Amino acid sequence: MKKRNFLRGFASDGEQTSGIFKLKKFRTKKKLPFLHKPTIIVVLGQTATGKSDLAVKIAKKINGEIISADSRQIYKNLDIGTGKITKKEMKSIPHYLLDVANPKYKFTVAEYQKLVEEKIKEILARGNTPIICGGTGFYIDAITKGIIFPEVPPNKNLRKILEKKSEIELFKILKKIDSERAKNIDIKNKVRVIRAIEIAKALGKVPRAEATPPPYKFIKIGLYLPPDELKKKVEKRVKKMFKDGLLNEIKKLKKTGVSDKRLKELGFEYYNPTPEKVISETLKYAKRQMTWFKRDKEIRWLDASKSVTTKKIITYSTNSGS
RNA sequence: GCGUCGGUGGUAGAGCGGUCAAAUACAAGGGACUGUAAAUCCCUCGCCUUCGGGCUACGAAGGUUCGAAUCCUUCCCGGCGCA
Repeated sequence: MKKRNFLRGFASDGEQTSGIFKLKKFRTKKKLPFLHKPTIIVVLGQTATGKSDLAVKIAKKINGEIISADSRQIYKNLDIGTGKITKKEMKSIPHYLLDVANPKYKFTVAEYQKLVEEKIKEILARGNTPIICGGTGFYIDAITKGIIFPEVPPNKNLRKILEKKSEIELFKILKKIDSERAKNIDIKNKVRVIRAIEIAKALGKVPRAEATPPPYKFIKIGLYLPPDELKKKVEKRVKKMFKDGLLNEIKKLKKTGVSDKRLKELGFEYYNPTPEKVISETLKYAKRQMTWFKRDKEIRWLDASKSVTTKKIITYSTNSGS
């Protein structure tokens, strides 16, 4: 019998159709009405907690295909510094949204969102389950919450001009063209103010579009590690990074024309990194990730220092919402 | 032993009579996030607080002063120089 999108049928009310995973204990007695929302599994969490491995494990069990949710693994040639999964580690599970962008140019959430939405449809059409896996909260929310981004692509020239202005100047400009947005924007955050101006210049005073959740049921699994464990893991990973040739990777990037400024934007691993610096920055980053994820009450958290079995996740999935 | 310079909050390090619970940096903690998101930005960081303040603090003990992290004395500890 051909496997279908196995998790199809996990309803938002927490009930399920029978036969899932062929595990008896998950069967329900009465037949439930067919539920139309296809299920997508999301594996998220802090860096170095083993998300990729877990995603592959799940994928193996349920005919899954993995979609990366990592804002830097999206780029080609950023392999070592981003801790990108290797071909071998993929264990022949299809992975998407890896190596699709040129590091010379900025890739944006909106592009990501578009690509992922296509991919999800494709995977579902094949009867498989999409598994979104990554640590970039914003990217994950763009998909799971259905954020609607205004149709205003980055305006390089405008940004260049605005970057030179002071915080106050920028704020004044924004206030003039979109006083509403100016009310609650973080004035000190120039990047945000510039983007707000960019939007307002193109569209005028347009209220922010409400996010519209996509027609899928998301099962969000969060992986976390106790601080000590995380630190150990990160130290190990960073050491390996340097051993594997991070510096060489940077050299190569430079050779292909990636500017210093761009390298800086690509993260602390790519700009004059030292092991100590990368370790401490990674830990800080991990904290920021948690700040983001904490807000999402739909996440089922698992301690990655304990063995995480897919069975457990299935349990979570079946219980979700109840 | 004599001389000399110094001992400041988790660390480094400024302050050298009042505006000092003490600059700044780092570490730590919390937070924001709608097209750069490992980016960008904010807040807290002696203790207590009814958020007005209150209390204890700049090696220790005394002293001078209306007032001391800041000046003096002694002591303890460290660096350096001379013996």
